[in-house]
Amino acid sequence: MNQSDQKSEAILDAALPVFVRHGFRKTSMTDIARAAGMSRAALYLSFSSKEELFRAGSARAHARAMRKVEAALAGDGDVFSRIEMAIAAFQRELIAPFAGSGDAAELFETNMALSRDVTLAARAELVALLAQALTNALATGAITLDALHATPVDVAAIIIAAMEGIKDAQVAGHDLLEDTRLFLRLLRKALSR
Amino acid sequence: MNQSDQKSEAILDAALPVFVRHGFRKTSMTDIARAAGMSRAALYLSFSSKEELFRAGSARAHARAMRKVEAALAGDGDVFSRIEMAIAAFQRELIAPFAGSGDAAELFETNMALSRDVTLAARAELVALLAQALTNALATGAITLDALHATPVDVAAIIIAAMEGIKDAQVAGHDLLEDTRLFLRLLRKALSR
DNA sequence: AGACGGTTAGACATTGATTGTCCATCTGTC
DNA sequence: GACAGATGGACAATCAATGTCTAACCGTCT
Repeated sequence: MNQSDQKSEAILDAALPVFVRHGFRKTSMTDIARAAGMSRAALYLSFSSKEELFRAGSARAHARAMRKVEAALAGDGDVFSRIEMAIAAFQRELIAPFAGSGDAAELFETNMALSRDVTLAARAELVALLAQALTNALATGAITLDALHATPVDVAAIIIAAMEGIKDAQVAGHDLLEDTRLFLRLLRKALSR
Repeated sequence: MNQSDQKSEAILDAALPVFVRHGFRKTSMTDIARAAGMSRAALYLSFSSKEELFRAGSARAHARAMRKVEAALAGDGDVFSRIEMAIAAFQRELIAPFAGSGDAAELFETNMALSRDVTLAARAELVALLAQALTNALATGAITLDALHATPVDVAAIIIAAMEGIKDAQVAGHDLLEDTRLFLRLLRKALSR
């Protein structure tokens, strides 16, 4: 990692809590520069706009999240617990940091407006990874999809769709972890032979 | 309390957490109107400016605080515990609500800029009330000021000054309650015969 | 029904803040 | 001394917020 990347990382580290505190719109480049301990001019040396800075932060968070997800799926335990770990990792990296923010909804919205590509790509990769794990489990007979008339990809897509719905409900006051665990119990039951 | 006052009260109740969350500058009348569940136009029917709204909130908080302070000083216990209760009440009403805000310093600053009169009047009244309590305690022989060469008013003023300093330190990361209690132990020791 | 007070969304000019750019200047390193 | 990077300040352009106003709306009263 070169010096310029290190600086960018430090800026993103400093910017995250500011965005969490005030949301995207109410966060100014002056705020971020102050939090990063540099001048506004120096900030523009690393990121040419507030939008680009946000996109970089989103991209980094998604990349991190996917690394954690891959590690979780490569871990120990049965399919279900590995999927649970993977989803927990995904949420920990991409949702939990904003859970406490009064502007969580605005931030997710901004993310979809500015980083739609990265976000959708990560979601697609997550589906693919879960589908792969399910396919493996199917091959070893650990699960069955007979009663569901569905492919592993279908099931993986449903899991992610449910996660999205639970995320949105959380913005409206629901408990992310609790709802997630309930859904995974449901999943375990549905896929058991 | 007439209908218009009730509305104003509701607005101030709604506005407080918004100010706490975003500070004075980053809070817009639109934010407050939304929090109060009304249109911006209706908000201006009750308060003719953001500054006036803030002043009204400050005035209400100070009035409330002084009522609690008077009640505390009229309560049971020795002078010290009554003073402790009074100061605790003052802090609970006027400082604690902002303790969690990242913009606490800006809010206190804004308060001094917009509501200096009310703030100083409340502080002066607090000094007078404490001085009165000390004078009574002096008359009953519960405390002595001989070694201090000071009047009750002097001592009351020092107490308030210390409270102010402790408040500012709290903004810088200190613990308000802990520091306050330490100071009051110190006071008890210094005034005992 | 009509008059009424209170509310609303929206438009509006004005002011103020933010953005992104630029430059002269400074600082530490080679 | 040359160099790269950082700084504060200035800048025009854009955007947001303030405070004001109006036409329309709604429930209440008569």
